Amino acid sequence: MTDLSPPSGAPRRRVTMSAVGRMAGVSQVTVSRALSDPSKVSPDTLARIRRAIEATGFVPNALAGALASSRSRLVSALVPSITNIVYASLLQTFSTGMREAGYQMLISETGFDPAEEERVAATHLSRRPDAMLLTGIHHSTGMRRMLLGAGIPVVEVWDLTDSPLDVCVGFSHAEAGRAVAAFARGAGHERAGVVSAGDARAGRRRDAFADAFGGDVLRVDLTGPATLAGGRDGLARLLDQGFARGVVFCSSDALAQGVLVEAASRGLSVPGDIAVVGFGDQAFAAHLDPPLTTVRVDREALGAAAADAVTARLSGDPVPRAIIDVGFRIVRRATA
Amino acid sequence: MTDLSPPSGAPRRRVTMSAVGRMAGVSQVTVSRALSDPSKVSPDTLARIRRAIEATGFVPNALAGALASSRSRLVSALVPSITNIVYASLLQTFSTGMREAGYQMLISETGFDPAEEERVAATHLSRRPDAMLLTGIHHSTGMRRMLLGAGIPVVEVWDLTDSPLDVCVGFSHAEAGRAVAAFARGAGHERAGVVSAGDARAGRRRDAFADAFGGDVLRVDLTGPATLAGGRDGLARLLDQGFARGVVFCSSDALAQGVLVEAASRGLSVPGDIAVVGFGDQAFAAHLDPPLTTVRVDREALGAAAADAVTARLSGDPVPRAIIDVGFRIVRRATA
DNA sequence: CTGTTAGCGCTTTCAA
DNA sequence: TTGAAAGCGCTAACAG
Repeated sequence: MTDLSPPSGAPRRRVTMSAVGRMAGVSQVTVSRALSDPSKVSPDTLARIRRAIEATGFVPNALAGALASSRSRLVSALVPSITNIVYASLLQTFSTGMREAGYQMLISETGFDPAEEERVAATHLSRRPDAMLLTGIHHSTGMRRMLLGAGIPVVEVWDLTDSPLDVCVGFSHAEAGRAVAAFARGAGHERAGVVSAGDARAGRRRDAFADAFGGDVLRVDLTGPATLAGGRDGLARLLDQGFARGVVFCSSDALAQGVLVEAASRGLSVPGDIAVVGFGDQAFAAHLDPPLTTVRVDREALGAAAADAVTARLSGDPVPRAIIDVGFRIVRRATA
Repeated sequence: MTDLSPPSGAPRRRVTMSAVGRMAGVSQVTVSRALSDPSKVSPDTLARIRRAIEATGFVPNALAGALASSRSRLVSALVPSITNIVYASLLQTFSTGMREAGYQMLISETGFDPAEEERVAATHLSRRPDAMLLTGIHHSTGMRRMLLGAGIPVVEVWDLTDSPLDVCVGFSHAEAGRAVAAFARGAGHERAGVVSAGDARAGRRRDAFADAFGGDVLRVDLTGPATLAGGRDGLARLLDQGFARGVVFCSSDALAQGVLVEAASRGLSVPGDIAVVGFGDQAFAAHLDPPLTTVRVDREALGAAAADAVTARLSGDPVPRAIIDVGFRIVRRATA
């Protein structure tokens, strides 16, 4: 085992720009220039500096750089949960876009809790990120104040509002709920049930769905993350409540899959006895048996649009639109 | 829309410790002390400082703090993919542990590529993280050099080696493959197939399985991430190769689920015609129909153990063991 | 309990 | 094309 631990033996002196400069026979500033804009340094000097960097294994200190320039090249991202595929894939495309522009990501979870969001944001802001990505449009007032004080671009994603903090990229959850209701009515369903996880945006879809569908829509509200097990349980409870045939709108594909599994194990036919509509169009949805009808949101486009908006703000370009609606689409397959 | 964009109008001066001190009638250092160790400041002064902080909305500059103290309270984490539940849940528990110890996470993807890992590590190290988490045990020599130069604790997770860079938390993939082979033989299977995704560790499980199972084991190697669709395709290709009955070992539960779906849609009985063993014991595995037999790795324990090891190193405590085997367990359910 | 003095390792500005 | 000087906003000694 190679010992990498810190406080053992002589304090390993980190290589600085001055050391590199000394070795290359130039001053520290010249090294700095060689790194930030090689064209401002003579080819010969550049070569010597490069050699010195190679020889010493110099790694520039971005903390010092950020402090001096007051640009950290750091972007903060706050998501409810990193294990939820919805937010993970959003982070993936967003961070890919930001990395291409030379930014690194500081990532934290907020657990769907505005108070926690505020605490986490404070620690993130202390790192002086150049921009921040927030999930959702509901933030504590303390949070809004801090953001205002930070004076950095902020992008709110995964939802839409008329009054974003800065830029906002998402879609209307209420509209999505209504669209599913119209779709279900159009397919001739007279009865409906909803199984949803305990997440505010899912709740908005559920309410809009119930409202638009009319009649009495049975509801099962799950707590915690949306899982296959939750979906099985959800259908069971719907059935207990007297739900016999009709359409079940689930707040995620994982839940919908659970409904499918439970239906199969009870010998109920889909979509004959019960029809199912999911949400998210995850990779597996199209390959279930029967293939799942669901609501598709282009998460990749969403992350990319967020990255574009942020980089535009960062480079001072005017951002074309402050409110970007990426929309959604009902993908009709076989379960409804 | 509240304008948060940066270069508009007067340069919004950020509040500093000096400004807070001036307002509270003390020097800048006293403010620093009030923040880092309130007990070293008189109650009265503390109150005035707190008031000033509140009034100004002061957010300390951690970049300056880190530069001065050469401790960044930042931990770098490099994972192959953030959308893969395996790594996401690992990150979740690890970062929870680190946050409790006062550290923030710099997270990047390496895409299963050592060269990319090295590039990303270099940019991370420029932020002077206090520690680093790496996925896997295979790193480029450049990478090892950089790590050595950085002189920070490093934890390699999700695999095991006799010669870790520093600390290592994981389990033996080869042993897991052999264990599944023994299990399958014990269940009386004479023929076996393997469906695996293009990931080095999955490959090691596959090879060890094939080796230990003996006879000729049919293989389907998928490229890209492990998906349900890949599993369906995998079984189809196994069948095309003449596989008729026997056990199919999949490199992930998602793949196994695809095999299950494909089997059902072809009217093959499970485990009668084909038996299936997954890997990972994801949340849905127990709730599939039939419930999936799979290999369970305690990812939460893994992340927590990694966080414990790192915080121990960071606080100078001797780390009890440098190599921590969290093991695995075959969870026998109904598919095999 | 509080203040003074030195940096941390860079970028920026101004000169040469 | 290069360098000198002056910070960026904090922490770490050391005094008092």
